[in-house]
Amino acid sequence: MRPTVYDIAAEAGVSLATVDRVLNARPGVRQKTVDKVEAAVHRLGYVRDVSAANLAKRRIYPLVFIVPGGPNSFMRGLEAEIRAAMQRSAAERTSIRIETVPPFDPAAIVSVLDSLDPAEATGVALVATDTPEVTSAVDRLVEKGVHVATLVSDLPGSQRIHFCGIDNLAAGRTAGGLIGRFRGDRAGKVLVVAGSMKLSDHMDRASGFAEVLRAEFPELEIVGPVETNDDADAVRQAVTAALAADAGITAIYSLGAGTRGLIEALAGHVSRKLTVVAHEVTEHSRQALADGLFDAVINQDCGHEVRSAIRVLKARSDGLMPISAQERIRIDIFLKDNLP
Amino acid sequence: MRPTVYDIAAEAGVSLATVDRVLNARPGVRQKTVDKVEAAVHRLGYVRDVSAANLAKRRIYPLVFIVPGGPNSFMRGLEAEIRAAMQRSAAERTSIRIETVPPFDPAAIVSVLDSLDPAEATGVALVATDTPEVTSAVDRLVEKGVHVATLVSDLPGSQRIHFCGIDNLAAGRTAGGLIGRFRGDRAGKVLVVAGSMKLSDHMDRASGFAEVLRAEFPELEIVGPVETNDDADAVRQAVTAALAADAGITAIYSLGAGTRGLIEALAGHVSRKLTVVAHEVTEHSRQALADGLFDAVINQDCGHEVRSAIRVLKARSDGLMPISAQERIRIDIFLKDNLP
DNA sequence: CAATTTCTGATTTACGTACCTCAGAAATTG
DNA sequence: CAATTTCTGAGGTACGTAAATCAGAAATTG
Repeated sequence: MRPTVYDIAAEAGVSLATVDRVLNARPGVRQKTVDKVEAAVHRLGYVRDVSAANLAKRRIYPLVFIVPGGPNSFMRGLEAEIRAAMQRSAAERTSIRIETVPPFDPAAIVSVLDSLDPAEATGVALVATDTPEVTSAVDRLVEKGVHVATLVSDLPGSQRIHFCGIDNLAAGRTAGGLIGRFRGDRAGKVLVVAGSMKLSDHMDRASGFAEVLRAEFPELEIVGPVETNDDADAVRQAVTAALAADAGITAIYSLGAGTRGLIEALAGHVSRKLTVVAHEVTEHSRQALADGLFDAVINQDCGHEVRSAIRVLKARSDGLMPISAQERIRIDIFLKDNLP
Repeated sequence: MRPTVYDIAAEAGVSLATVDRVLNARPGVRQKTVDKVEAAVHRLGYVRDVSAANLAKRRIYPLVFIVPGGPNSFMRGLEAEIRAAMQRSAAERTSIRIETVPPFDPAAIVSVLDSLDPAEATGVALVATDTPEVTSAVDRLVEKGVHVATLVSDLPGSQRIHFCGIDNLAAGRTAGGLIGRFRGDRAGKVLVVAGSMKLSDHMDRASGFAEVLRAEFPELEIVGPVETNDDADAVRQAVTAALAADAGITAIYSLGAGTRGLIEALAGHVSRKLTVVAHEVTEHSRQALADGLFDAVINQDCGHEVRSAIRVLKARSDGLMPISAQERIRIDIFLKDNLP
């Protein structure tokens, strides 16, 4: 039978009220008494029954998710997962609000962050653009006592408590390893297509990719990265132009969104068999894999990311540490052979 | 404010006691009244507060894990994860017991299963060998009202409620896709090394692998599978012999355990550069990847599998359905470039 | 219609924690 | 030493649900 507050009181030789004051960090207890209680807690291995505590507190966790709007399939999928989590909010004691902001617009993120009141949000998860304004807005919010987690794209210099996303450096390295091995010593050029270097995830992928190519596959030369702001039309034009301009391009690494544009560009180039690795499983990329247009797609499970963000923000609001292994988001690699 | 049992009682025009009888499927309520209550539940969107219910019930979930013993690194890692879960059992209201059985011994599994009392185990998770005896022992246990989940290796014909593991057919297909693409149209033979065809996971991997090679890479011919019972020495001998006997072997797919033996065999064959794909990240395989001895390792996160098994068994004991997407175990692919 | 049997209502206690009040003890101050 | 101030104890109510008892109402049976 696990010990209760009553057992602690008896063990420490104090009253229930005092135990309560110590456990909930309420004032009015001498340090000596605090020590006695804490010793008893430790001796008996007491752990607070979170469900009973939440019941007594009538606790709900108000959370805010800030996600970019626009047609980006991945972000729309992310939003769908957040809505799915909202469906479960009764059971999970959460109250979730979604704030949509224009993509690639740091100012919009800042204005949402600054408008948040600690009373209406114990936790905030945001897809961040890595700019100084956003970093300091996050830090301001943390100062106010709100727990902040980054989602998908990190904000390394900030006070955020957790990053719910994949290791993008490793993702880029993986892409490099795959393309290098798929090319099998055949020299050539690799076109790298990115969304925006203002996004730390894109930055990291590009670095990781370059690093592996340099170290392991020196016969492959990088062209780019070209920036497209994740716009499908921009991607199509950029890829078409690059392929026309440089006949030495034998592979493409698309590390951002706008995958539809990439597919359209490839469809116009049946002549050359290119090795292609892209990111995120969507309707489009799935089809491209099945058709043999893409060789591999690197994916992050945004459902896992959303659930992880909720768990982490809830845990931190309770002053607990989450199970770190459970919160590690995996880098999924899909070939046409293992599409789910 | 979410509705409580009191609200349901008022809405249905019945007493609290009756609501309780209906919600907990206790006898002594006329069908007409049951309908009234259920209508009220539906109208108000009532969902039982699980924490409050568990508090009132003083519920703990006694669970049993059955895992093979022996030196297999993967299984030892699995056991470590179960022990980690035991550490959390106070917070998760579980009481976990581990039963170790000799590997590849269906009779031992059967005898453990038959010895289990529904009172001391609401749920059982087991690493199953796919034989008829085990299947019927599982079915007997399910008849007794115990929830059974398979772990790592499935028992497709049985009454188990869930399989906590990867899609091994897809894993085999993935291995095929990787080896095929790594070889890049160069013809040759692929040695397939398996543990035991009594394990459904090994069976599935072998089938998936063969399927992809046949369909996409007809220039590659399969040698084997050779069975080693996951014994490292047997693997070493089998691989050494096969490489000596057949100079046409250019790739190896090791779909079982005994990876140490594979590495030893490869160390003796520096002359030939082989494409090698194995399963499970362990100390050994991690080193082999880093050394360039292995090209890729397919992994399943046994921590996730254990946590998933616990969630599923708990949920089923409460008559709930788990979040299915959360319980899907991913096929992890590791290159030297993305080792965690 | 009386005698059952079957349902239903009203009420109570318990789970483990949070939070409140109030009285009184202990320590500190002047 | 008295007058404070600070600390502690005792006791209660609440959270939402489970589970039990017992009396009385309703339906069923002979």
